[in-house]
Amino acid sequence: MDPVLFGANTQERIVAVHQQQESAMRVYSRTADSVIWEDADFYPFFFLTDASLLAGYRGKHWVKELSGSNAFRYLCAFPRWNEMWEAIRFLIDRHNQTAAPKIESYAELPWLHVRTDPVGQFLLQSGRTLFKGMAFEELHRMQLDIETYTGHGHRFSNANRVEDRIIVVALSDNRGFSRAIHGREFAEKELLEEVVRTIRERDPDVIEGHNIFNFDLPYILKRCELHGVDFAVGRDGSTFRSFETRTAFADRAVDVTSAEVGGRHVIDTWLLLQAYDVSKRTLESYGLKYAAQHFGFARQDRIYVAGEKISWYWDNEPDLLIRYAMDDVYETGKLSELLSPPYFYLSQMVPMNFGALARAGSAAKIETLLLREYVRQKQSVPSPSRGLQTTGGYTDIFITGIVEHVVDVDVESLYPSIMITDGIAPRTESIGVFTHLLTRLTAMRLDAKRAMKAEADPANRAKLDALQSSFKILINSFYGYLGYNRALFNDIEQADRVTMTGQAHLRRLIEAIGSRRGAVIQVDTDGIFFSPPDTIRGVEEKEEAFVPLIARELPEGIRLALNGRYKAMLSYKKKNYALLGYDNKISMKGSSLTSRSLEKFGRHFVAQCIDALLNRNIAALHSLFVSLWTDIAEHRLTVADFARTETLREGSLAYAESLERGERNKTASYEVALASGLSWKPGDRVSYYITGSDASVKGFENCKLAEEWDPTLPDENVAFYQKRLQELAKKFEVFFQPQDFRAIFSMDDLFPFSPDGIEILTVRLERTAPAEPDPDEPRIWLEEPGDDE
DNA sequence: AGCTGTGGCAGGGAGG
DNA sequence: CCTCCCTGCCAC
Repeated sequence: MDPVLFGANTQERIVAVHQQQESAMRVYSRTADSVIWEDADFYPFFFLTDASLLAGYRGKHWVKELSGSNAFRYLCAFPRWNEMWEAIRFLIDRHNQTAAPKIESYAELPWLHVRTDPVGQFLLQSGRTLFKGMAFEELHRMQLDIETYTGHGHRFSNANRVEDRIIVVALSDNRGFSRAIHGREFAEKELLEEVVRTIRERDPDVIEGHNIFNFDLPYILKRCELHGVDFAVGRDGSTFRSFETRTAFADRAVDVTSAEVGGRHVIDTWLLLQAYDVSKRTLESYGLKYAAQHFGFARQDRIYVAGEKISWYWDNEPDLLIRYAMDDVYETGKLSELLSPPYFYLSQMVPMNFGALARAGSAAKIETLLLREYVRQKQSVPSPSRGLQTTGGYTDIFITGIVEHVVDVDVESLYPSIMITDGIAPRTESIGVFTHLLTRLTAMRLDAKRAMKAEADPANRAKLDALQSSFKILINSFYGYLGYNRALFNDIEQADRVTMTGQAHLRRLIEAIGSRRGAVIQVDTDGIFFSPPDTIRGVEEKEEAFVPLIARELPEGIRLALNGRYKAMLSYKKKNYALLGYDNKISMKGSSLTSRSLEKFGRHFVAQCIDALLNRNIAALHSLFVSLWTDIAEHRLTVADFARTETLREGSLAYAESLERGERNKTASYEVALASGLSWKPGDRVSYYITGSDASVKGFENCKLAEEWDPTLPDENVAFYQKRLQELAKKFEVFFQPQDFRAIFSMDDLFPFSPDGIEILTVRLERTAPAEPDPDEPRIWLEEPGDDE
């Protein structure tokens, strides 16, 4: 096993590490038949740029000068945690007492670098990792879910609503145990104590829940506090330690009240689900019930209870409510089985504990791997450099309209491959760990994938799949790490080198396709949609053989793969298109076609129009438009159809302040949330609709919560929604001659609508780069000359 | 304390 | 009308 990747101490099976007090550390190791704990033997430390900063510090400490020429050249170690905190306080007082405003956080000191998470630092320094050599199935995982009694409906679950009480705690584990502890048998205080007893008796390694961090755990802890119950479910009898954290998922950040407990790991499947969706982008919601349906493990007889009906069920049908809670824990277990194994296997490599790994961002994972090796080799560590990346992926569009017989090729792992073949690494990374890790991870991933394909046993296959996807998580983060402003080992110039090289590869491929009489439709970063030369178009074997032909333009180590073949493609704009498969399935991509913030009627309308276009059914376009127009006019749509659902990314305070400073304008979604008097937190979603009678009303002055809509007195703004429909129809303007477009998308039925003679335009857009079209060449891909604006 | 990147489109509001 | 700017959402 590679020690750089897996750490030292390769035999030891550590189950968990826990910080017990400020100064104590417990390590829980597993023996053959039981779980034992032992004290840890290690020294807390931080890095300094200059050892003289600590001159005059009286407490016991050791200073080690590190090799290399990076910024942090000294490692200062201390006998206990308390002594390290004391030294940090000394540094702040001594070197910043005159600075105004006074520095309150050591994170702001450029000459000090300290990882203050004791567990993380222990793993980092000791070179140990968790669950070494274990299979996921060997984990003892327990699922938990609570139901609360509110007496009346509630919209946002709120752990601080102390007047609500817990009526059901459902528990299950992967060893056949399941039990509902509920308020028909216990008063709440006794109920909570029974939960503590049960968890300690079962003694699971992992506690799992869906949104357990932001709901179940804070709620339980709050109620325990009220009753004076010590929720001491830790292996050493300790209780939960909670702390606010922010987790970033692509472009949105989620605030989470994380919690840890001694000797166990907490896994929140709600977070895992969002991490999963960052790359997949297929989920409509992050709810447990939706996910269970989506992944296909919802039981046939599963009980569904709407959130606001829970109290009613408790009063009238308690057994059903209990079954509902048990169904929840069952689905939580299944969801975790699906999503958490890659993180479990990562915990055997990365010096973070399982629970922390499932919450951490990808840059943090890479950094701990680098840092562990730097500490082991006693090498100095660089400080982050600031900068802005100047380039990204290459995106372009060459043809709009409908193209028949389309091939999609993509460069496999474009950025990692470039980094490996060109040896791109941070210049400050002086001992070659970055490239070593990336190369080894890539090789191991390929091995795991190969082994998976050869494996017949489904259980082993699943394990290998989890293993290869844990490698993938890391591999894909190396490029992002380079450009991350707060990374110790960042290097913005090298990040630009990666993207520029990627752009060059793509342009070469585009040229290669064009010179062989193929027609490129759209390009995005590492993938190309094109129409193959007419001599091979639509013939599977020939199209497959075409791929290696153009791949010859790429350097050694950069591989091109056939990603898909399609019966037709509707190319709309950059990053916006729809595909019709040979199985007649349609998939749509792009914010202007599939955005979740589009009203439901709009999404449906766009999807139906695209279906009609791809199947060249012009008559259907017209009838879709006409029927929807009259449905709106006659109030035949319900609020679910025309409400808009948007995410509130800012809290109420941040929104108000932002308005105050004139940095943003009033927005309907926020105004509706404010007017309702509900409190919300960033990430909550709100549904609203537009009222009034004028199509040009200001949204923020004429909006109402979706739930306020009354079907007997529909007050939605008919003119506004009809205008919306027209705007949506405008998306399809580019596909028709102006007079045809007007005929299709209009209510004018002076003459009956006839699709005869209407053609769908396919337009080659004016381009200067990369390859100028030869005017003498026949434009084989053109179906209509079109008016190119 | 904890938070990978760039590129592109839509829609709304403010102001010319 | 139009342009600018901001936010939200999405592709990769």
